[in-house]
Formats: sequence, C-alpha cells, structure tokens
Amino acid sequence: MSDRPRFYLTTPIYYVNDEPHIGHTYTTVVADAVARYRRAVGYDVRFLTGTDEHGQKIERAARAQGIRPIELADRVVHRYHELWRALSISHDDFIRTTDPRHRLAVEKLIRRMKSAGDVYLGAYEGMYCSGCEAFYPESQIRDGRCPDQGHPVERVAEESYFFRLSRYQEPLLEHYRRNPAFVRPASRFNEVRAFVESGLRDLSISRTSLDWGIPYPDAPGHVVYVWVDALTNYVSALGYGEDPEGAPFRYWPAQVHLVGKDILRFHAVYWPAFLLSAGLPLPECVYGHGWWLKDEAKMSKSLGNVVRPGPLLRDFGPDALRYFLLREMTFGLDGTYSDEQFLDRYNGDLANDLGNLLSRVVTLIEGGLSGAIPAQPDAPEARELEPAAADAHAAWRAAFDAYDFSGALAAAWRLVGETNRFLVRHAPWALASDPSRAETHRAVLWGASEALLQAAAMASPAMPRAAEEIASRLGSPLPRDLSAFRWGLLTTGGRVAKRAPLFPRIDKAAYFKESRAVDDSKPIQPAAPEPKPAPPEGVALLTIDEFMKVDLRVARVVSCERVEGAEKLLKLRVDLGTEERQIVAGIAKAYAPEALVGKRIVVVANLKPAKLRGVESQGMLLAADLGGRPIVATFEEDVPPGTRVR
RNA sequence: GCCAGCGUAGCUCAGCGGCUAGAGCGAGGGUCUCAUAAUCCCUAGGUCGGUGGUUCGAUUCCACCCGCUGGCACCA
Repeated sequence: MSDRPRFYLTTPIYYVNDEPHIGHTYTTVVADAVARYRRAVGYDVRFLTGTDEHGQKIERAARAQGIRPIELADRVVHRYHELWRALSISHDDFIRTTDPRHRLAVEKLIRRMKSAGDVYLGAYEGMYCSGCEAFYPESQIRDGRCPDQGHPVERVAEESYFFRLSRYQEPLLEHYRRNPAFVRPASRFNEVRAFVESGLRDLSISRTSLDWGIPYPDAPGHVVYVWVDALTNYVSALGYGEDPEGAPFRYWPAQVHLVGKDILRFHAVYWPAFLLSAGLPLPECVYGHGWWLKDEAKMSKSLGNVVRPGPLLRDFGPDALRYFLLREMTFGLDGTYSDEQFLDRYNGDLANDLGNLLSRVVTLIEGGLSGAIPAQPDAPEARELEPAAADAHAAWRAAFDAYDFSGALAAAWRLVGETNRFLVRHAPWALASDPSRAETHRAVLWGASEALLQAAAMASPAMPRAAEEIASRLGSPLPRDLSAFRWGLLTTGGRVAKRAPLFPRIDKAAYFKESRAVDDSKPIQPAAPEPKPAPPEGVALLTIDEFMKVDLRVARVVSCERVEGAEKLLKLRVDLGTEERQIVAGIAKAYAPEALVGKRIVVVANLKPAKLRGVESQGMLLAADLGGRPIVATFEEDVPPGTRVR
C-alpha cells in the first residue's frame, strides 16, 4: 500500500538483570529521535526495542529470590515499559526473547544455518562467566574471575553445537569492502575489520549447562546460546519465525542497528555471519555509539557511579533529559555526564533561549493583538526570518541524516537565537503604541511566532511533548510533515495561550544543595530487589582445610620495575622473610613501580609458578578489584615479612 | 609492544593549505523592559602538544617525539 521508503531501526534488547540506567536510556532516546525524524520526513518507520531475558545469570538471580525466571523478567520488563512511556518512546514493537514468536524465529534461523551446512556437534571446554554470558580464554582468568567485570568464572566442559563462523571470514571482509558504511563510525569499522582479519573461530551456539533459554531444535538437553538467541530478535519481531519458509517479510533488512560500542562486534561480525548462513539480507548499517562517562570513568555497578534517569526525569521532565542526551554528546564518541553540564544546558538552551522566547511571544501577542494569530501580514518583517529558517531547516535535515543530533539541534537553536534578536531589533512592545505602524507590529509578532513554530518542529524529534506544547500555546497544530521547508505553518486565527514557564529556570546553587542532601542519605539503589551479592555466585564454599592449603604470607617489596613490552605488568622482588621471590602482577596501570617499594603486601606463596610475557612469576599478590582497577592489599602496621596471613 | 584516532581560547568543540584562527558555555562590562533577574550588544588576545621538513605560504600535508583515548596483545 505505502510507497514510502521503509526505515527499520532497532535498539539492542536490554538484559533484564539490571534496572534501566542512562546508557539504556541514551540508546533508546537516540533511536526514538531517529524514528520520529524519519516519520516526519516521510518514511514508513518501524522502531523496535525489547529485552533479553534468558541466561544463567537470570536463572540464578531468580532462584536467589525464590521466584521463577520469567517472574523476575516480568518485573524488570515492567520497569522498562514504565520508563519508555515516561520518556515518550515511540517504539512500534517491544520484543522479549521469551515471546513465542521469538522462539519460532530462533528455531527457524538455526534450521536454516544447519541446512547450509554451518552447524556441527562438538565439545566445548572453557572458562565460562555467567555474568558476562561469555567464555574467556584461560589465560585471561585470574583469581577465578573474568577479566571484564570480575565475575566468578567456572570451568565448563560440555557437548555443544558449533556455528562455522570461520567459513565467513572472507564473505564478511568482502561485504565490508563493498559497504564502507556498514559499520559506523568509521574508526570502529577499522577495529571490526582488524578483528575479522585476525581470524575467526567457530562459535559455540548451544549449552547443556543451563535450562533458562530456548530449547535447541531437535537436540534434547541443549539450549540456544545467548548471542544466537539475542541477535535473532531483530527478525523475530518482524514475524520471521511465523512466516512460511522463504517468504519475504516486511521491513527487513534494517536500515540501522543502534548499539553501544561494547556489543558492536556481535552485531558487525556474528550477526551478519548468521544472516549470510541463513540466506537473509544484511542490515544496512550497524552504528556503535559511545558511552556516557561519569567523572571520567565508565559507569558500572561496581564503581557505584551509575546515573539513573529517574531523578533527572522527576526534576526536569522527559524532554529536558532527551534534549540533553542528544545535544551534549557527539554521537559515536564518548560523552561525559555531570549534573552541572545538565543544568547549564537546561538553563541556557531550554529556559533562557527557547522557553523564554515562547513566553515573550505569547505575552506580546496577547497584549498587542488580543491573543489572536493574524493572517500573514504583507509587511516585509513577516518574511525577515524566512531565510534563517530555511537555512536552519536544511542544516537540520543534513545533520539528522548524518546521525549528528547535536548539530541538528544546534541548527534549530540558531533559529531560536535569530528570533530573539529579531524581537530586540524591532521592539514590538514599542510599536504597539504607534497606530501608524500597526502593520509592522503585526508582521513582527507573526514572524516571531512563525519562526518559533518552525524551531519547535525541528526540536520535535528530540522533544515531542515540548514541541506540542509550544504549538498549542501558539494556537497551531504541530506540523507533521517536515520533509520540505515551508514558510507559513501558523494557523490563521489561532489563539495564543499563556501558561506557566515551559522550562522553569533552575537555581543551580540551590539545586546542588538539595540534591546533595538527598544523595548522601540515599545512595543510588535499584528499586527492585537485586540478586544478593553474597554469597559469591559461582564460587563453591570451601572447607577450612581447603582454605588452609593457600599459603598467604606477608612480603616486603624490595624492588619493582616494569616488564618490557607489557602495558599492565610490573615485576616485583619481594622479601618473604626466608627467601626472595619474583612476582609479576598486572597492576602497572594503577601503580608506579617506585610507589610499591618498601610496602608490605600479601602474597600467595604456594602458587604454581607461571610465565607472563616470558617472565616467571613465583606467586601472586592480593589486590582488590575495583571495576578493573587493582588496589593492592597492604598493612597499616609494621608486620615482619614471612608472617602467615589467614 | 602492535594498529587506529585524538591533542585548537577556562570548559566542550568546529575549522583541515592562504584574508586579522572560530562557535557555544563560563567570566567581565553595558543595554532594553515584551519575557522565566531572561533577551540583546561589546570584551576575552589562544606558542592551534613539541621538533624538524615539504611549500611562495601550514593550525591545516609529511616525518619523528611527547601526551591522551580506543582496539589487539596482555593482565597467576
């Protein structure tokens, strides 16, 4: 029916082990802005988001709370629905990996990969981190914990189905060559290409070690591995599983998968390989955006610096949060979040520039024209802002097409600035008392209103509610079709409505005083019960005898130097009282060699020696792992080297 | 260590061979009074990371160095 071009875009599906934070919010807001923009310029848009609900982590968390996994998932999914509603997210569909339609699609995809000869039964043995849902090479495991998050890992040896990813190395590289915009931004594309060029190993796609997942077709005991399960959501939501074999399904391929840079590889390598195997077209683009950093550090639960959208939403409303996310970060790069930046944007752009412009225009029309929007006056002032608006519109479109949201909003705000200057230039408040200049007076007010409505329209993908409200106060409908620039969007005869400030200015000092008081008493905490942190998941309880096998000793650092050619390694000579040992530790990023000399530390004295970067390590030192940053355990009091620690 | 990218005004960044290197925010001064003590105007003089080179001319191209970020290696 529709001959409009289609535009299918997706967010990742979010794992239900955590409450939504600003990272989830960011991706979803970006996607929503793109969706709204595309609709406004004439596309037939399909916008998908959803949740990833399977896996060991959910299974265990649910068990710890004494509920079924699906109940846990339902609870968190509810939180997502609430948040997306509060943020005016306009997704067309919400896929859950526990949906029956998804299961059908996964089964179908696997069957197609199997008939392509890309699946075989093998055995997998490795160190598995249920926290990350990933295997890690044994060399990367230390203290029985995974390198990324420090979750406990466990040895898993099991029968497993494998996908012949290795077979797709060349086809993928060929596809990359032919589609230079397949992965964006370009710098990320280079990394993906380098990864594929370095060689691809077959991928284990089933597990026998967990129950909470989609049963692997025709293989009792096997459950589909998380990435096949999760990635398939992009087609299962379109009815891939339900359609007859080989039938085309609407909206595929996607125009863009929006993903965080941390999961770019799965979308730019594994997913296209699955699709190639199954004979499906590949998405046009995978866009890996940056992260929001707080205080220069990546947000993570273990660092406790996660920014939750709740308080911002409560204090400033959804549109202010959306505006900030889109305006402040250059899409694709990392951005830094701080409350101060948020307030500066809010006060400067929203309260002073846009909100205040609305207030003054409405008041001027109410006072000067009895509140009625006239027909476009003939005086030249009515067209004075037209070129600026046309320029802004062109820049806005170009920026949005290029995923430059900050640039698109900047273009709209240039028009806001022009309009404020226009008002000062013509001073309609002074014209009002001069009957001989009535036509000019009307033209100035009309022109300012028209320009403001144009700016609101351009802001609408980012701030749908505020844009509606601005239009409403100007007595006009918000224009829906923004595909071409047109001067004269105002409805003649509309009546302005004076209401409370759209974005009330916030007193920064007062705000910080208040929010600090709140923050101190109430550290950021998830509302729903989290899986209890202790006892440590995945680590079996030890008997005291077993623990005593570990020979922990106090050691004094005699000397310390960097290991040649290694970024993270320090080589320490330590005095164990009875002997000296050489220990290699991965702490060079956190400690200067000199800083450790003389310190009393704790070492595992009876660890099997190992070679790191060719240097022998005769033991290991103990350190806390704070979000990947090691903090070496030391003593405050003077303890002789060699003293047993227990 | 390898591979990318970056390093420009207090902050965030734009510019990417050539007029006196720009914007927003912040800061200082001024103005108006329609407006949310908002708007608007003026001001900041920054070795464009460093050193060489190519060129009539380099912030813009090349080499090297320093620093930072990311990917890989690596982190018992």
